[in-house]
Amino acid sequence: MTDGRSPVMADVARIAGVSHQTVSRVLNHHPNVKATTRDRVLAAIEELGYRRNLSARALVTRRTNTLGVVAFDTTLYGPASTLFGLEQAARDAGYFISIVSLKTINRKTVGEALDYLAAQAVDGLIAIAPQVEAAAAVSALRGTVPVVAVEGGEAGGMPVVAVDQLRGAELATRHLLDLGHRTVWHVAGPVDWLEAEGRRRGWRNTLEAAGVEVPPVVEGDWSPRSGYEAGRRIADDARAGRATAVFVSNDQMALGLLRALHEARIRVPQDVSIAGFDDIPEAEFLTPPLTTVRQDFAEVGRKSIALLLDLIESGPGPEAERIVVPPTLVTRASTAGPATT
Amino acid sequence: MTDGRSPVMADVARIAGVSHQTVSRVLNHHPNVKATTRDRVLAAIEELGYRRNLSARALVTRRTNTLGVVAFDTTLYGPASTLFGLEQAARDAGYFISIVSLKTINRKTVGEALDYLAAQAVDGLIAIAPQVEAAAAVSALRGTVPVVAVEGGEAGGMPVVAVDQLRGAELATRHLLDLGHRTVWHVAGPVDWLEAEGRRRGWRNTLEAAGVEVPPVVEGDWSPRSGYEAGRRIADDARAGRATAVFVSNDQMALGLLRALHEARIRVPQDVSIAGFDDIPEAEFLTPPLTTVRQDFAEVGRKSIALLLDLIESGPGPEAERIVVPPTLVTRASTAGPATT
DNA sequence: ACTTGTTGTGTGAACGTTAACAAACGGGCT
DNA sequence: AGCCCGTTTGTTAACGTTCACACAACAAGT
Repeated sequence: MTDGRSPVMADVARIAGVSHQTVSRVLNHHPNVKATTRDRVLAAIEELGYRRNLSARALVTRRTNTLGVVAFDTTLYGPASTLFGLEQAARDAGYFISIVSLKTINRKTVGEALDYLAAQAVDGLIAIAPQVEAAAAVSALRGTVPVVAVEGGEAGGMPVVAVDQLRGAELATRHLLDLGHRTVWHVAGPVDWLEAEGRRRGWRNTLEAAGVEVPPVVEGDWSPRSGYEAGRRIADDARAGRATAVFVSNDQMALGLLRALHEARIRVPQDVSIAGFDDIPEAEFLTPPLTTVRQDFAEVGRKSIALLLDLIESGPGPEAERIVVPPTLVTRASTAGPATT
Repeated sequence: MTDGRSPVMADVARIAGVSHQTVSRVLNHHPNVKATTRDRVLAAIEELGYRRNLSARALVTRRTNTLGVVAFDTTLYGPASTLFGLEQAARDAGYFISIVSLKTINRKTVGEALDYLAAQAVDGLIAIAPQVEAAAAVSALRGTVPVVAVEGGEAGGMPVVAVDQLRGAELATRHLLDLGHRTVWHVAGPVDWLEAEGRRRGWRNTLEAAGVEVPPVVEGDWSPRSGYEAGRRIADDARAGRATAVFVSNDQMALGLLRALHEARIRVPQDVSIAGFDDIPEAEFLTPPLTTVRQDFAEVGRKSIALLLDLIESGPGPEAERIVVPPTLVTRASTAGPATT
């Protein structure tokens, strides 16, 4: 600071009266350093305000202490929360994180993202790869560097940490059936999203297990607008009493659907019950408050980092691990028993 | 790949029949390289799949090509969008980004975050520092490394890129007055947030300029819940006809407020008009669709990165720059003229 | 007294790049 | 021819760590 350059190990060594190697040992918590020496070194470090140069370190250790994250549309509540959880967990573990968030997912953009992270020589990679396509693209990279997929389905036998989408969908659907509804309709997410697919399967399985009719699926794209459009499509069936309960694949679409039903003068939950997925902060304050499935994104973040670090330390296990985080059902006013006609 | 290590410059040089320095020159687009030589080098790079080692490069250039970002609660729509914009802009400019997102902001956590980024020797720093406290903490670091604040108020004379909060608040308040409301109430964000303060000032200024009465401010914490509570507090005044228009400092609180008014059987916009701030994707599909102020977060991201890179390249200008991005009013069904009694 | 092992420390040599300088080459001038 | 100057290339030395090894000091066993 005072003199031109920032201090280096040799400066610390000189002040502490030891060799640079001893300083290195102190910094790396090597056991064989005498306590008094260690103290002198630490004092010198303190005095100079010394910080070790990570580039030099990375050069020789071939480890950058950086993890790469490929994410998609991080303004959505789910991905944003996952990212937040990942960042916290990585920092706690002493790793840096480098993020690429993509606007659109296809082989080209994912390929570029991986290139970008490869250029940084990340020690490991987390792919928030909720789309079939993306998961495949990431899977192709495996071998070069350890990869963990978040919400990644079973694509390509990668290690995966994911919320149990099937279970979540089952919770919501079961809940609606238990309230007495003859069947449950479904507004799904985009076909190429793994989470959408999981929720759709969980919903269908539950209906089939209960031996009830499976209504046609209405498909959306996660946006409130698409939920709104789905609502207009479902309105007629609701008025005719064919649709009395709807499980919507995320809360944003559920919000749009609520709007459409309101416009159609269909009451929730008296005429139609609605359940969503995600438990966004707004869910509790919609009209009516939304029954939904809550995901523990922070836990997903922690588990992902833990798994990735394990992969980095000890190499890949014999079997690609699949860690599942259980979701919980949050019951609110948007679901009730069907009207007794 | 095939042999143990990944290729280095010397390998490329050998294949191309030149010295490693020439390879370096090609990589750095040095002008004085013969075209044929350049082609041979590029071919060798291609053949080996060579990537340059950024740690080694950073070691000698003292530049990491990494920008640090300190953010706060990146699951909120605003910060998440800003982050997204920053990331895109940085990548386009050939920089990496390292993020720290904090759960709570105070001198300690911000200090730790800055330490963390300093350890990485970032070339520059972007602080999404929407709180007075945070802005101060970041400001203290200036001098070591170029810093740009996003939404940072005028704190400490730092260069700032921000949406014009005053103007946004003025647009919303003006709009409500123009509709014929006698005055406009306000649900504000937390006092220590600069954006909240800006919107509050813009609101107050507009009322005072119009020479109308300034109602008491109701304070929230950005959450839907606090908006809901604010709504319950305002309900009485609304019923009594004292409050016919409310400007809410963000859309999430507006959502909660809508819920509270609905419960109190107060109609929007017939009895009370509501305007929000942010234009979250949900705003259009609330009941009723929300009039709000839209911020161009992508633009803020681009401008911030541009300013920071400028600072890095050419050093600080004589004056701390302040770049302002204009917001726009989006008119929807939640605002209308007052009931004609 | 002599080995043997353990603990603490120092000495060089990497790691892979860029910076600084030097040198070879050629063309255009006196 | 001899000289100068710009272009192109090569050589050597950093950059600041960690790693591999050597070595000293000392304790404990034969």
